[in-house]
Amino acid sequence: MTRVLVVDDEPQIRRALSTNLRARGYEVDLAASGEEALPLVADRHPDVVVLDLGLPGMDGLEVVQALRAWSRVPIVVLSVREDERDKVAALDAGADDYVTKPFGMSELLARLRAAMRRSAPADDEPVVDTDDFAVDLAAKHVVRHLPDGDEVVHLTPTEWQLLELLARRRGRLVTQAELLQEVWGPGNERKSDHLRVHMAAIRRKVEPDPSQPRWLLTEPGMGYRFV
Amino acid sequence: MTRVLVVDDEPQIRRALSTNLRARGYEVDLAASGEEALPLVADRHPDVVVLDLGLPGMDGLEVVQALRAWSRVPIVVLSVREDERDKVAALDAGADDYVTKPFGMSELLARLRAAMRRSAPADDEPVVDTDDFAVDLAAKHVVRHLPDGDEVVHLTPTEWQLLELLARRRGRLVTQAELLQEVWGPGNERKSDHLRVHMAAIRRKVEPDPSQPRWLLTEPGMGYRFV
DNA sequence: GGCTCCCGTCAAGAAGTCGTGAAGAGCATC
DNA sequence: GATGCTCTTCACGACTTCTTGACGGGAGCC
Repeated sequence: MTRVLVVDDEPQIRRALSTNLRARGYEVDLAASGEEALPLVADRHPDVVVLDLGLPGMDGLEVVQALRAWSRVPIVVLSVREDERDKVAALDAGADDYVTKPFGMSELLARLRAAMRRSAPADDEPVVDTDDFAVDLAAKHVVRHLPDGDEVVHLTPTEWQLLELLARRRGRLVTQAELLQEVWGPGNERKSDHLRVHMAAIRRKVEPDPSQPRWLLTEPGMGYRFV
Repeated sequence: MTRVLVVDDEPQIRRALSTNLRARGYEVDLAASGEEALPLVADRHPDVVVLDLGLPGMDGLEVVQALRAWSRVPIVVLSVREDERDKVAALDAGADDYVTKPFGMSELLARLRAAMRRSAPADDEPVVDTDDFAVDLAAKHVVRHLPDGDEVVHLTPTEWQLLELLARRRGRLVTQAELLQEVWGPGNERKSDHLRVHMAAIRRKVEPDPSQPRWLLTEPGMGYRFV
């Protein structure tokens, strides 16, 4: 769930933004001042902050500076001020975008998406771990768990493609036709000889007892399954 | 040196932007169309792209899409179009900001700074150290640890780009296609000859025994890995 | 038992990839 | 125009990977 913190002193703007954002599936926190907003960022860890520049008490610009002292959360500034100096000051203080009121809701939403997309953590890092070995899909390598510590296993391109496919769909049966088509391209769905040879090679490298596979199971007549 | 690529079909806008940016110490490349711009991004690796939406031939939106297919360079879109749908389309295609003409130069510059600041690595470790050499990603140089003290190693631009990519993703396998695309631009994913030659050059300069690489490993058929 | 089908194993040759040296082109500088 | 640096391109041997065919075991069926 994506969380948005809206900071604005005008209740009707808060209400309008909150309604629109919730309707699009965002979770919304509201603050009426900078003093309210700062602890909310710390507690709720929003994915993006929408910040009105004209706040009573602590000014919007000060809020940006206070946030940037310790947080990298994307900040989209709203303001009625057209003056370029305000825009430059807010952006240079660390704001990510500056939208002038009145603004269209669809534009604001697009700018929020853009701000969040940029800050999105590069990649999730899926590692499929078993008692005997671990498949690191990001690093594209396999480590084998041995009594005397881990050991990196070298896989050939074909072996890796097969293991990756099975690991990504672990628990599910992957048919021979699917594997052949993914690895050897369309038109090779009949060459199950290849599959047997390469699956055997993978098992030799990662299974504790290759002749009695524990993780890479054969489903006769159908395909293979990684459990 | 910060490099900016300006893409606009109107010569006077190109001139105005170029003058202003150069006066502020940026290095500026110019393109009058999307077709000109794409290879320039591949060759020159700008830190940010300023892109006019109303281009003859290839439309600005198509340029955004084409760039985002392989590059994460920040894109600031310029446009006379006020229509919200244009803004939403450009931002959702992967643009980082959308500035409507006419615009103030100081605002544009602030938005460029904001776009570049966000894309800055902000990375954890700017120096990757091994027993035999250290790669300083911030200073962009390599020092080799020798028995009689350290020695600065001179790398050519291509060599540095390759080593930097591998160092930033150390431990992970980087495929040939990724390396070729990052360094030589899209469309060069098949020219693995280059890769072999330049990797050999890097190894000659940083590996203790280039014929038996200890840090820059080859994964046959897949790519390279910095461990 | 005999037969068929599917699978795992093995080995040898084919096919592809990598590292290396060297030659030449392109380009900036002097 | 000469020089030095860099990148590209090519050819070769060494090496890795893939393909292919043969063989044998086990399950199911007649």
